Amino acid sequence: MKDTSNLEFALVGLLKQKPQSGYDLRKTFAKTAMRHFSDSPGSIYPALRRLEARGWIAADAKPSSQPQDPRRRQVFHLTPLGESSFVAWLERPVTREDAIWRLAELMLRFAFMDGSVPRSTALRFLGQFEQALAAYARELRADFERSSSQMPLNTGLLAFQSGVEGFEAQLAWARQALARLMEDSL
Amino acid sequence: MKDTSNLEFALVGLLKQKPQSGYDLRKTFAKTAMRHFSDSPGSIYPALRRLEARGWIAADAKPSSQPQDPRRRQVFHLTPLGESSFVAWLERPVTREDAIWRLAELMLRFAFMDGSVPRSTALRFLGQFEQALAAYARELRADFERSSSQMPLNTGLLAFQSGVEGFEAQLAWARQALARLMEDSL
DNA sequence: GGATACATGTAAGATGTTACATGATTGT
DNA sequence: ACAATCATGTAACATCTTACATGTATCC
Repeated sequence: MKDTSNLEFALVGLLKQKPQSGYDLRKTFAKTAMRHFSDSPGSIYPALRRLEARGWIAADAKPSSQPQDPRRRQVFHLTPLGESSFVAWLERPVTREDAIWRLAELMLRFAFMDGSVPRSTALRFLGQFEQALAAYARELRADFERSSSQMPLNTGLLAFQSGVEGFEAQLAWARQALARLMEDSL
Repeated sequence: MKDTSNLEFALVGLLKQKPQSGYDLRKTFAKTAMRHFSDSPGSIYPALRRLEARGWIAADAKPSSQPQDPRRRQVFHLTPLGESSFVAWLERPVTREDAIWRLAELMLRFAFMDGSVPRSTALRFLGQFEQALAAYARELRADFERSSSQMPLNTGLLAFQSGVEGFEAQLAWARQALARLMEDSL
């Protein structure tokens, strides 16, 4: 079974929230907080066709009451297979490798959880994410401190520090998010 | 003139520090803080050949004293064109778009500055980077606070917050790095 | 009448991934 | 003798980018 790209999961997640056309999806990518996805037709339309071929999404049947939509707008919706695949993706355990190499995918998953899986899934996600990040950030920090003490200050070292602090910031976010979600669930 | 990928600049930067073979470069990617670059032969060797074709790097002439290196190890070094292209890349101004969309490339540039350009270039870089980040982080934060007040807490909002705080962490790093480098230059 | 937004697509090209392939050398 | 490491490469494949192409509808 071949992989699914972040773009494809983003499309599926948006279609789960509301059936819509490729053009609608492009506007979302162009104008909302999901700006980091490309809104180019050359990425969206082929991705939609791949998902359709895989049976995850399907074009709405056009109601015969409006027989000829001259703008040939195609509205897609999730199939049951698409729905279950999407939920399975949301529920995957968070691995150390995910936290290190696939941060963007993890945050996309988390963003789509409300409305598709119970809060307990989001809480579990944050718990596993926190664990993985804490362990990795500690290693990185130790590595950095060791390097720091062994050589004079230089831009390479500072760049390394930026990487370490990026993971630490993500960890701080995970802890705060966990606290806020737990308090919200009371 | 076509673009140069981060991987290609990383190879050039490493070759500037020391002439070495594709295998040496792969080991660096596999084992050091530059782990996020792929160490697969299918990316490194073609990239080296592209750089060679462009005239940025060249294979060392084999000294006839060791006529047949049975391991056909090929050591590459920078050409003058490669050197000047690399320095021009390091000296590019930092744009808002760079700070938003190409953080990884910016940090790669910064990491390679020591040894290739004067400290003043690194200081200028950090100043421009700080400006761009500060402006963007402020916009993002305002956007987030507005969204927060308009809807109940949910995972999408929290994911957005993580993005905002990532930029804020990068900004904090830039300010601290600037302070440390200036103090170091005294 | 002209510009802009709606709406979907194709074609060419580059990068990068995984898997496969080859063979020499070094260490045990 | 065998395994691991050294060293380089190719082939197939997938995704994504940019640019091009087409036509409708709406607004001024």
